[in-house]
Amino acid sequence: MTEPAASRAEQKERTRRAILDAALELCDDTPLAALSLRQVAKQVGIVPTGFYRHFASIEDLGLALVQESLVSLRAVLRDVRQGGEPEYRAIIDRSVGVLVDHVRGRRGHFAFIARERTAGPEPVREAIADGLALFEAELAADLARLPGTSPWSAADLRILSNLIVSAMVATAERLLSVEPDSPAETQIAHEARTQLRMLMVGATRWRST
Amino acid sequence: MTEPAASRAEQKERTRRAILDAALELCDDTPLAALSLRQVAKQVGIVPTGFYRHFASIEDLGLALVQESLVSLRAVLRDVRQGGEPEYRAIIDRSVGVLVDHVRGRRGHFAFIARERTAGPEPVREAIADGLALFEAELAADLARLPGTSPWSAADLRILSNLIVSAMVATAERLLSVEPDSPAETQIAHEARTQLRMLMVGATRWRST
DNA sequence: CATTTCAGTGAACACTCGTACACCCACCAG
DNA sequence: CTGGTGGGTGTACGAGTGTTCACTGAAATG
Repeated sequence: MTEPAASRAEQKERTRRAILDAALELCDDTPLAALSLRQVAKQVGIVPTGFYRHFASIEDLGLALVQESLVSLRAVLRDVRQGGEPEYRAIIDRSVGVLVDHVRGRRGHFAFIARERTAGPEPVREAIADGLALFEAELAADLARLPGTSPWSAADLRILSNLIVSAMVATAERLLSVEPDSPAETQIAHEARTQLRMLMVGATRWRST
Repeated sequence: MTEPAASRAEQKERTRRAILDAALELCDDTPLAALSLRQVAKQVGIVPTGFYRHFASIEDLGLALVQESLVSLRAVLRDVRQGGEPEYRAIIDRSVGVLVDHVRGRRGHFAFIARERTAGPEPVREAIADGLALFEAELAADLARLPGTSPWSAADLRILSNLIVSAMVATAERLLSVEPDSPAETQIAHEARTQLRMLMVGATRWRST
């Protein structure tokens, strides 16, 4: 069916991808825990038992989806970083823009994280929490490099990062609930920028005790 | 089994409560969508078909649980309000204390909201979103009554409220992930107070454009 | 007292579920 | 060319699912 020979390993990888994609699609309006191996298999076009050649269980599949989705998350930070403006306003505008773009482009991944972060099986929740904690730590490190953060203690920087990450998660969730490219999306982006600015006004006036 | 006569209506209400409680308990580590009518019935001690005398479906049960849980949510705002201190610091300390107490006392309800807010069936998600929006609006009204908010536009007050609610939801989620009365819980409460203070420093310096 | 109402019962239905097992046969290494 | 590896198949199983229907018997009604 596929043009060239398709070596064994290639074909296996292809099927694995199909399973991941199918699961993400089926998960779109249902939590992972309510997903059945047979549904996934049917969607992929393989027989139920074939599933086991790739994953030991649905939960295993979930962990693989987490890893994939966390890559999309990290890409946000990466893209934010590759703009070197030292100006708060510019950084904020850029960051929100990047977030909107990534949510648009990897809707499934962000929706998966948002859902399974609270509703997933324990190992899945843990993996997502770890990913977000890493994100938070890196954000704190970035903030420490910014001008004007010298009076901040390391602990306070972490607490601020936690707050910013929470706000970003909330923004991503709101973005997921509206149509891409809709006026509502623009509105959410605008409000997110305002919120970050409010936060930064507070941050620049803050003095750690 | 129960001491007095137990009028028909009373007994029905009792069973209804048992169903709600059983569902909340079974939901503790699994989303509503992965809950089966038969599991609930077994836990309650009635036959599966008996379930239909009280709810038309699991989703219906979910909506009832949302209503109940939102009462617990509203109680937070009510208890915060019944302290008249006009001082930011005192208001913040009090608010976080109230939140911690309520999450401790109604763990199941808060966990249910946190989980189904993103993972529930569409009508359930919608009901929770409406409840949180109401909470946000009332918070904005409260903030408008506080001294020093005169330079704030109504829109900016709403945006600030949204940010505070997001932070509070995130705090509640963190509280749910640790033991009640543990050092970790104290730590989270401390960080939440700091975050609100950071926010308020920003808020008092803000000028709406 | 006769009648109606209705929460809870119990059997039966037509599914879907995860998983075990034996089986193919195209690929790749020897 | 040959033998083994391993994706993918097909069948079968026991367990669990939502929902139907006719039912019982005690409380409520009049």
